[in-house]
Amino acid sequence: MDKQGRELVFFHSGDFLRRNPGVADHSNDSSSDHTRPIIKEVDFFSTDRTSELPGTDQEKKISTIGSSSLVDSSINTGLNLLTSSSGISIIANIKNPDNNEVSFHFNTLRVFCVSDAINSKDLGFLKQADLALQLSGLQGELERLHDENKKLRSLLDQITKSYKDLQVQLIMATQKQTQGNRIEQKGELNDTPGSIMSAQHLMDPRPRPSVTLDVNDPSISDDKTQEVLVSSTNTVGTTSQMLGKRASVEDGLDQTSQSWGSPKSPKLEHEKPDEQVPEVPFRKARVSVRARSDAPLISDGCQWRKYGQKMAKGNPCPRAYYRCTMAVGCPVRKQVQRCAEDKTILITTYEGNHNHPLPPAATAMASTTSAAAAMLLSGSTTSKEGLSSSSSFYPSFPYASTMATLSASAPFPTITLDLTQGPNTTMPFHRTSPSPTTFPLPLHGFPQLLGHPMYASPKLPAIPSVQLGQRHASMVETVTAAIASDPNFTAALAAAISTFMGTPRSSDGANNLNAPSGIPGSPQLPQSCTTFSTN
DNA sequence: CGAGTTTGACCGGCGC
DNA sequence: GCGCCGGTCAAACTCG
Repeated sequence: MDKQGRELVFFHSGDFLRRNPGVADHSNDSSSDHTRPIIKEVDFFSTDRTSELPGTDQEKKISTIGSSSLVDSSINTGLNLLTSSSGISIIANIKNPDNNEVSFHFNTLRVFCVSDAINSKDLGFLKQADLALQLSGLQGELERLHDENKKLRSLLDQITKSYKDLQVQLIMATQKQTQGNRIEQKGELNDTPGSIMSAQHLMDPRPRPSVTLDVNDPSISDDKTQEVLVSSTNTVGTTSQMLGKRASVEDGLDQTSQSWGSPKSPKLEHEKPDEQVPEVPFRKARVSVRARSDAPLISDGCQWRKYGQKMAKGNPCPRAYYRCTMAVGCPVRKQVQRCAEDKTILITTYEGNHNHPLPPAATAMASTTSAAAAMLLSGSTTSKEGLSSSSSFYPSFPYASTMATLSASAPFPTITLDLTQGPNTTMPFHRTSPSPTTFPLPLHGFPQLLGHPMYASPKLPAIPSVQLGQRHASMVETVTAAIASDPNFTAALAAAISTFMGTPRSSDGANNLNAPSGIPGSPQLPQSCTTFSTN
């Protein structure tokens, strides 16, 4: 029967009119069912009516309605369209219990009818009934979407809040770890407040009411801290920019005087050594990127203008000086020089902050370098020993045990991201951290990366902030595991790093340049592990 | 002609 | 004080 699904149509018009199609009813109302000698059904929305046969899977859905299998779904769509006993049934298949995917089937609007109810008099009602049914269906769907939207919004809020909490906890945990190591090594307790402040200023150069944060103190307002961190990610650019802004502030907002190698800067350092000491590494930190490349420049997404070239002592290759030209007055500069020992290695050293929005590629680079800078600065000391023993300095760094060395070569501490190492570590960030509590390099200073939609992990668990405040250690473990296990994050991170190696373009500086011969055109992370090597 | 590059001069820090 | 060195400036030059 129901061939072509058309014969059905109606019914008992009077009965239909007495009932509100939008009102839920029960299909398993046997008392009403048995009054219908013949039940037919029509699918008003289905495009394939030939499949609408009694006893099919959809018919079984009807039978399940009465058993509340859908009603008991963990996802409440706010849809209450189960109206079958009246002869109308709108089915919303809400949840697939196996994979938790939510699917909706609103095209299955069934109308049970009494077969002998149709006569010509009712044809006018038929159209109205059709429209009414569609309207009610649409209203129901609208309601459902609205409810779903609310749920998603709530979920988003929760995730956002959790993310903010994670930022705070991550940074503070890193700081605390760093401080602990430093104190153990050097016993320089005087160093602590300045360093903590450094980390905070790293995240947000603005003045803030809360000077210190204790990760173990749940009483600290998450909201405040979150606000700080969020605003930091909302500033134009990245951590490195904030670094530079911080420097600019301390230089009297004279960005042009912010010079990484300028002789003026060391003068400032010497003028007020007591006051400036905690800030010096901050302003002077450099990030050097070593990469194998035949091109004169590596791609970092920014536009650069060469303003000088010098022959550096001990290196037959000249050193070129570039400044960013993406915006007037941008103080960011970089040096480019080939390694004396291996001329295939290009050493690019960055310092300064961009005072303008960055393209994604530039952001990736800036994020990475700023992360390195943050790492350097968060662990910087005034002594060479403190910097050189980074394996103890960053005991959790996956590669620290082999190659973690920071350079404090005077007068500017420099961290080198060595992208030239190890052919067997093509995708180092896909490695599993040896310890569940370890932080791969990028996490030390990548809140902006984590905050970036590209890096947002859909699998990141939403962790209530209460738990965060109480047990940040377990949170760290959880988050680390989640992030480390998330292929989206690792892939995105690898992609960001891989932007270091672009394809060659002209010498306008904005450009993707030749990928190193070792990684021809590879979209992956450059043939390396990101390591720290002596500069 | 404007933007970018080249290159020698210049400056300041630092070591001897 | 002098010279070395790293970094910057700016005029000349090149290129599209």
